[in-house]
Amino acid sequence: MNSIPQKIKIKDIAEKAGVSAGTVDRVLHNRGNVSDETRRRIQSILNEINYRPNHYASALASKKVFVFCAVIPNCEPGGYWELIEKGLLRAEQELYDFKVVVKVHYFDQYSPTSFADAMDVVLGQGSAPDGVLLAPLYRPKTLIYTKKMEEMEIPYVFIDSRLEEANPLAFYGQDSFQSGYLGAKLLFSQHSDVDKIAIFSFFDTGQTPSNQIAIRMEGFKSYIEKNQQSCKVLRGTLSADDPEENEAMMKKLFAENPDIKGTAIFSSRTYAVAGFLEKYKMNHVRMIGYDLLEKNVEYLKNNTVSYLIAQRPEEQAYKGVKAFSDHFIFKKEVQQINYMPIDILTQENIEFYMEF
Amino acid sequence: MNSIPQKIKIKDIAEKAGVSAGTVDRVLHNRGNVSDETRRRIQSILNEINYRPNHYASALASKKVFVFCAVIPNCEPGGYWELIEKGLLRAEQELYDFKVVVKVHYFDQYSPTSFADAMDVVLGQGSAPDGVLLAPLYRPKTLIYTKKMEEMEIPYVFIDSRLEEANPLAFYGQDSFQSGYLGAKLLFSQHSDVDKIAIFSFFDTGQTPSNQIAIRMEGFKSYIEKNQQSCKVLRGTLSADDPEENEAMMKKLFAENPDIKGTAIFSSRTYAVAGFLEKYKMNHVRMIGYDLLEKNVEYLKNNTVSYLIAQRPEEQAYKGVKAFSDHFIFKKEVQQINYMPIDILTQENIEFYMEF
DNA sequence: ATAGTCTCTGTGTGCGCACACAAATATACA
DNA sequence: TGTATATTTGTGTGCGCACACAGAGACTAT
Repeated sequence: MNSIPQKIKIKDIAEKAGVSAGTVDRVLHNRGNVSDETRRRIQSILNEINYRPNHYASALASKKVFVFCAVIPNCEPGGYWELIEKGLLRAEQELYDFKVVVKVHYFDQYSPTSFADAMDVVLGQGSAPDGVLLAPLYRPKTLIYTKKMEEMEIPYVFIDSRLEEANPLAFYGQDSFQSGYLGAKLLFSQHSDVDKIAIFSFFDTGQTPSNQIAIRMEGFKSYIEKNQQSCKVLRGTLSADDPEENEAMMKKLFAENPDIKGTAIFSSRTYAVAGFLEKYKMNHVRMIGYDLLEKNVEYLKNNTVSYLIAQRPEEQAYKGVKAFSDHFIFKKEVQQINYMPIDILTQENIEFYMEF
Repeated sequence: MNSIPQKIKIKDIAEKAGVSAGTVDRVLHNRGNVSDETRRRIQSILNEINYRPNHYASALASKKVFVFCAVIPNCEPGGYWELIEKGLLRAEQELYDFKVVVKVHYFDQYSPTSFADAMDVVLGQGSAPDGVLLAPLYRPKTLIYTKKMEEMEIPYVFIDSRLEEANPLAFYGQDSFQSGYLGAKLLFSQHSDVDKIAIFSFFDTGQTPSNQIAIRMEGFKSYIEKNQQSCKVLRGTLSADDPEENEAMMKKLFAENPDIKGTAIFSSRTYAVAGFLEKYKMNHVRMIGYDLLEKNVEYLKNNTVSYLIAQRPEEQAYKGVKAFSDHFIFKKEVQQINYMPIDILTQENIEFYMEF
């Protein structure tokens, strides 16, 4: 009764094999210095019995300090990347006793060069990190560094979005196409006779659709082509640092097209457009936005935004770090592609997502 | 560089206080046998510095085996409670090295007596468990046992639903009222001119609304009263073990009311109604259902069900067990009321919830 | 004064493992 | 055969902690 299944220890294996614990330790960690014969003998015993090392004891005895670097855009307060950072810190806290350190390096979201600079710092320091977690915003630049990390044999984890060409230890993020597709469905879910909508983005049309937001837009358009061919889609481009210009642009757009009945923006800065709609009391325009930010939730609650689509950024980051610890410390298989649920948030359920 | 912040150990505290490690250990665990003076001295040092014990080393050294009992309805394959069980097992696995054992006891979902029997077994054995996790399906019976556990000083955790009158260590579940409310909103989200709907349930109308499903129904009705007063709501009662009778009942109901445009069922056995709609090709009836079961997902995918509302049962159970380990092993504060997110599932996002 | 009893405190061992080091054995070469 | 050198194996210590036990004082009763 109440007895725990008898744990097999290294010493047990040693006894079975007629060697000392030290030798078993050597084969377990591939430390070499073991004759072929004894290694085979120990291996066969290991295959036979179900030895499950006590990783806590292991961590306790080990002197190894793990350093994982995260390379992410600057976290403006209340913004998306702050949630990512929160997840990183939570993972670090949890792994504190395993001697895990997470170092966060920042770059300018709108400057590929600064991303490269950050990566150079991370990889170029005296001692290279044991793993790198990054958000591959820029395909070409990122590929340069993933290649470099593969040469250096440093595993890396993608969060947010992923690059087909790379081979990360793991990826945690949303299926951007599908989240865009769903956004369109929700936009049209109330009245399918919406015949003119506007969508907004923060980047130039000319840019290669290498990142999440561009792919979301593709998904969105794909839904419309399939189910709402007759609907006309207008596009507006927002500036990252000039709110007044943005307001003027939207004002003009909506004035020239009073028959716009719906709108969507695929970035976490949904509040930029929602704020405009609220200010000018455009209740007749139904809106879909992205990401669970305080500033967006406000507009969901007052019904400016009908639905928010969220992607659990904190969990992405947390799981990203955990992927490293699973790999290095707990010796678990890590699943490579991990799509996060595409959460649908409304006035009615938002409250219960706030602390998750 | 790469140095971990210096960890404070018991020995450090002992040195600071001018005593031995054993004495510090005594005050840390309230084991007594320490003079008031030294205890105060050590306490003040503890308050001053931020001592964070290494719980892994602690568990390694400790001989204590924790036994947590779970009392849940029988798990039929592919059913709701199987997901709960899955979460229990996952938690047990994860806590294996902390000498945690989770024992699952089952009762008949439709028999309060069998619930009482199970609880008697759990609490009446030679050695009482360290904690009990239960689903309080029956208010009166449950209250008898929560009182008993409080007398025995055995902490308990609620999952699924909760009782206001009890004082559990923690609760993990959905806000049933709100999930019902949201169900109604989604049912009417496409066309607000739906004027007749049918809702189904597995229990008698006479029963006190003590459990989740009844409260969901209240939330559902509340939405209608607020936003769809003109809509007529018909009710059908299903039998738990007579599918043919159910089919006949539904057949009659829909034949007599061909103008029914929507339907909902608040139990995880959504498939019981969805199967009927599919069989008789009643595509004109929009349906809302509950819970992420394989059998329900099928009907979501083929569009018989428009939305499924889910509540992460596996996570409820997992977190329920973790509440005990946080309390006993990691000495963390446990938040008492924990509402799970009310997930909205559609054809477009269901895929990404399947493995979560 | 001595033995007995309490209260309080220090010491030692082991949890399961990693890792440095010592020891034993095998191999080379003169 | 002996010595030097690899190769292989065993041993010991400590990670941070829990807990049993031994030991030191203080105090009482005889």
